[in-house]
Amino acid sequence: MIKVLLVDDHKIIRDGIKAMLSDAENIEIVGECEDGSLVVPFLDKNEVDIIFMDVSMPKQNGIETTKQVIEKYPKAKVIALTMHNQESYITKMLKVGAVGYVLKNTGCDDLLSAIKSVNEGQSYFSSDVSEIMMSKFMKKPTDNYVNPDMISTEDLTTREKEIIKLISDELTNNEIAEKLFISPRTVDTHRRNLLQKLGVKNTAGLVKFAMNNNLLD
Amino acid sequence: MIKVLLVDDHKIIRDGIKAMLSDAENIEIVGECEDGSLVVPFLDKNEVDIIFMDVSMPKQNGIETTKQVIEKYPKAKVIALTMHNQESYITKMLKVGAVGYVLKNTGCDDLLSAIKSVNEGQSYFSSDVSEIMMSKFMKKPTDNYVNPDMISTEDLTTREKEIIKLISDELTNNEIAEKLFISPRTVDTHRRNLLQKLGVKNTAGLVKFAMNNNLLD
DNA sequence: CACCATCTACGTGTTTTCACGTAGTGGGAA
DNA sequence: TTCCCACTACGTGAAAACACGTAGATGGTG
Repeated sequence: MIKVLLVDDHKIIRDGIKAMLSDAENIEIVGECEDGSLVVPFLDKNEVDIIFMDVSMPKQNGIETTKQVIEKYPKAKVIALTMHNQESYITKMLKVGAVGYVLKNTGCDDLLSAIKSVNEGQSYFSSDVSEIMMSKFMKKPTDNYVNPDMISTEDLTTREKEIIKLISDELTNNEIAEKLFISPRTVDTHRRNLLQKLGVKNTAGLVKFAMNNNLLD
Repeated sequence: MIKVLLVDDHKIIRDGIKAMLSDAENIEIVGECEDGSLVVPFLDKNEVDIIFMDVSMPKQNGIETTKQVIEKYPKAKVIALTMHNQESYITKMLKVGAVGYVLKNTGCDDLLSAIKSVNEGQSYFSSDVSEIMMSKFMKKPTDNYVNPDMISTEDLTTREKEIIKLISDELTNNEIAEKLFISPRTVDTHRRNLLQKLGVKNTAGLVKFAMNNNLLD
């Protein structure tokens, strides 16, 4: 039996979810909270598997609440439940430890999927939410004006790639020299060529380039 | 009719996809490329709506290829297709302009969904991929009990975060000192404290930490 | 108050990096 | 064959980073 706690300041919402989950065999609503501040006290006295958490509540919002909950009960599974699909809300909830995010307009099936996924240790996001998050990673169409003098890994020789990797691995010129069976002076030359080629000032610039271009691992 | 181009160095994969898409009414495979370097030349001579792009290919990989494709044909829809579900690959492909990402073990239905979504201007990500990307935003549950000596940004003071950022920006101690109106010696002290605190050897280690913990931007 | 964390700063010395220049060798391309 | 590129290497010197220790000022906390 999966024990579910509902946290939302609107009774209608709580009742709606209860109705949707009432038919489910293995789900039990063990409690309701109409404000975030009531959640931790409730958890102190009751056993709960999954928490449906509204994000915006008058007294104490879902973000702060989730933070407190996860801090005290790291095993608690919090699913954010809201009508807001703004990216900032989503990010914040995930940052504080929510493992799921569904919108209030999702249907019964999605709600059950969410519970199932989360209960199995997975995370769950309704498709709208996924969409929004992904767009963060994507190159926006307007970004197509690319740097003409953009340097890529193609412009580096094999040896240079090898050396920039070892530099990023925190080795000194001497250590690199030893590893590659060449003179430290040679490593220095490569290093200076890299600085010049990539147009960076120092080791920090080299490491950033290496990371941005997957030269590590 | 949706015109599809397959880019993958393995013939088996290409044939597999062809077989899967053969029943679809409105989809036509207009060509195949066994290396990334052949894609742009192909696009120069053929009209293509959607490109299924393998990420790792021997000569020219999918990341570089996608970059070139989007640069020359901004309207092209690239769907990354790979067995790698490492976060770095996914991010890289999205950064260069891919609008979809499916794993090679996805079924026929998912493949059709991907084509449909992308063709309608949406983006598409198989569930595994969504999962991985989301985890980037989430406080990972594993972080709560693994690695007791794992250092996070929380362990750094405000000043230290400020300084590690400026170090990553390729500033020298002197430049940082000037910027923050403090003595270079103080910057040096902070720097040494950072090295000690983060357990890294030199600037390279500091920069890597800064990047991994989003201390830049 | 005493204690602790944070930010500040200096002394001294070594190691490493950065800068600028030069140059031989070997391999592949025009 | 000639020429260029990549890789190798050295000389010299300045700048920066790293190492280790010490310590005052301040502000918050038990």
